[in-house]
Amino acid sequence: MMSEENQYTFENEQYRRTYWHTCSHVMAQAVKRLYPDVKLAIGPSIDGGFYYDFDCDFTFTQEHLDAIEAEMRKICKEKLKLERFELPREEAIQYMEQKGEPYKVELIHDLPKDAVISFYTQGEFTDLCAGPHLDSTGRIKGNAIKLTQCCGAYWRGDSKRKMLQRIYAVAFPKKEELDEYLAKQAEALKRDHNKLGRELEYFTTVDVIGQGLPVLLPKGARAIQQMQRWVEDVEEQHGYLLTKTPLMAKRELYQISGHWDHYLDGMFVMGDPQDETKECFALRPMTCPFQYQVFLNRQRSYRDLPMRLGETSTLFRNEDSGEMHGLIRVRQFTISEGHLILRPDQLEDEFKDCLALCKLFLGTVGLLDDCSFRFSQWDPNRKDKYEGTAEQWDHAQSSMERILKDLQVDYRVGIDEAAFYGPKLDVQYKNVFGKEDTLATIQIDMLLAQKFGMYYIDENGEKKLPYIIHRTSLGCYERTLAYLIEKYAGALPMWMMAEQVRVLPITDRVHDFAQQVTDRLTAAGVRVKADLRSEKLGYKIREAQKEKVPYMLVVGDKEAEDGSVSVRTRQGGDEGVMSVDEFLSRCLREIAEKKK
RNA sequence: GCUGAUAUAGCUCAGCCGGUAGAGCGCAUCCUUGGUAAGGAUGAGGUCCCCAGUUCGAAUCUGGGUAUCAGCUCCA
Repeated sequence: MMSEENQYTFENEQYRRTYWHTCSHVMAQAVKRLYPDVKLAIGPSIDGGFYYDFDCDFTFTQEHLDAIEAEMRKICKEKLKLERFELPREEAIQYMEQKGEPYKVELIHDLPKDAVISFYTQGEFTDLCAGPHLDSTGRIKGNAIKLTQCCGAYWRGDSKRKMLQRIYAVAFPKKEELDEYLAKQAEALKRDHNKLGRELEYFTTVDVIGQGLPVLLPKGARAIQQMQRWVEDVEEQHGYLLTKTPLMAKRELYQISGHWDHYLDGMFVMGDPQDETKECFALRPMTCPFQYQVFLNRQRSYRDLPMRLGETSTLFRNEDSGEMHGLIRVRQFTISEGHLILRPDQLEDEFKDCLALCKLFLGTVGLLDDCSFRFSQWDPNRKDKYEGTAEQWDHAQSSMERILKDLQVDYRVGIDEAAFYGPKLDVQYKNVFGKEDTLATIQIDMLLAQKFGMYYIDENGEKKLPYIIHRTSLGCYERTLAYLIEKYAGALPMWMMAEQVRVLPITDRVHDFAQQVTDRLTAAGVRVKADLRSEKLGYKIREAQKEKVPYMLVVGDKEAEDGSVSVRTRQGGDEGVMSVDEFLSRCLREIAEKKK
């Protein structure tokens, strides 16, 4: 409940949205003043600001944007009143036709027959708009508006239609708030894994290898290996059976699963997919049809269920060339894959454990708090995209909805986000640019068992179709690593670091001692290196610090004499002198806790 | 895939009006043995993304590719 007095503050989302929406009208007005031939499309508020889409025969450059921003400030100073009026449908269409705004005409055409068609006027400018709006452009702080970027966007989000130019912007009630926002934004971008991950040598890409095929460098490979081992071990404790299945298969397998019909464009195919007379292989875009063969290996009893299959699984997806992004969107990646084959009565308990595992993993690495949940459903109007009948979908979705309610999962619904075989609970995460991707997923599938002839014999000796849960727990390792790099600004939790400790001898008189310390820690399972270069201590510390090495052990004559080390952490703290044993036990404790 | 921007040393970048390249960092060698975020000297390193075209002459101008980045679309 909002109290009366804070209803008109920026903290109130509705007010903020209204503020930004009015800003978008001011932007459109400024553009029309400067470039009258530009056609207007739409201009809503969004999570972090607002945008407006324009159609024009020239490209907006920085100079254009500066001019538009200046004109917007002028419009705010003019304190133009915003006035609403309505028109009947035909008049509304005529009005926008007269103004030469074809996109607005189309929008009105597509409104429901009984819709109220409203307009807002400010000064010489009028826009089709449902509102609401501020009462005057004078309420907007002109010097706290910033046009942030300009890029292409399809008219009505349809890739078959014209690409317009979208100008994104932010605005605040105070200049200081804008400055603060821009500073924060700049700070966030320093964490961009695609930059930082390369600088810190977690990964690289090579033109001749190809787009979306990152090379994991030793640091990145080690971090992922540590996560994989841990996930495999914990999943074993949760009753998962480890499998290792082939990375490719013949066309026939994908024809059974439905991938050939629904996903051929996304697969790397070897051979001519149309030529049925020749063998044709494809790299696997998902693990399901492979892992099902484990279940199918012999006849199964209800006593075998639930059968939980887990695999560290590498997948290949032929993404379009513009889709690749660092480690977040790639063409080859490895996920903590799992398929659970269940009796219907086991669905809820197993779903619950899948979610618990997922939360355990994401919580431990520190990403869970920033995750959100999306209940991804099918779109009944796009039946060609999905397998199965409406009844089957209703059944699967209502089962999932009931489970999510029981588990009190705070989710939002995503229509037309389902897999072709069933609904999903997607665990979503936003990167430093605010772009959201799926980190982990739990899916209910009541269709594929039948396609593969996966039956079990129930207690009455009858053949029954199982339900299947498709799930990941930590999700895609490359993507998780990317988010970890951004979350920790490269300073990953110690247990994943390729180099956990670096020994820094002050003079080469103590090289032997430094080597002894290194050997001692190595023997105890710590990943440690000695920096034996003839550089000054300050220089060695600076480098270790930049590389985010968790612990630096400074050793000089004093330490060599009494077998101690002077401990420094990457947080910049001097932890004082302690014996090698004392440091070692502290170190091992921290690694075992798997916590930063 | 679409729109736009960008592409110069290992990295970050400079290079005006067309006259075939420069800095800082890093790297190598030597000097320095220094106590908690940069010691000094010297040196090596470039097919200026690729292919055409204009020109006496192209890193620079034009056209066509390719790759990277942002956004859009897509993401089983």
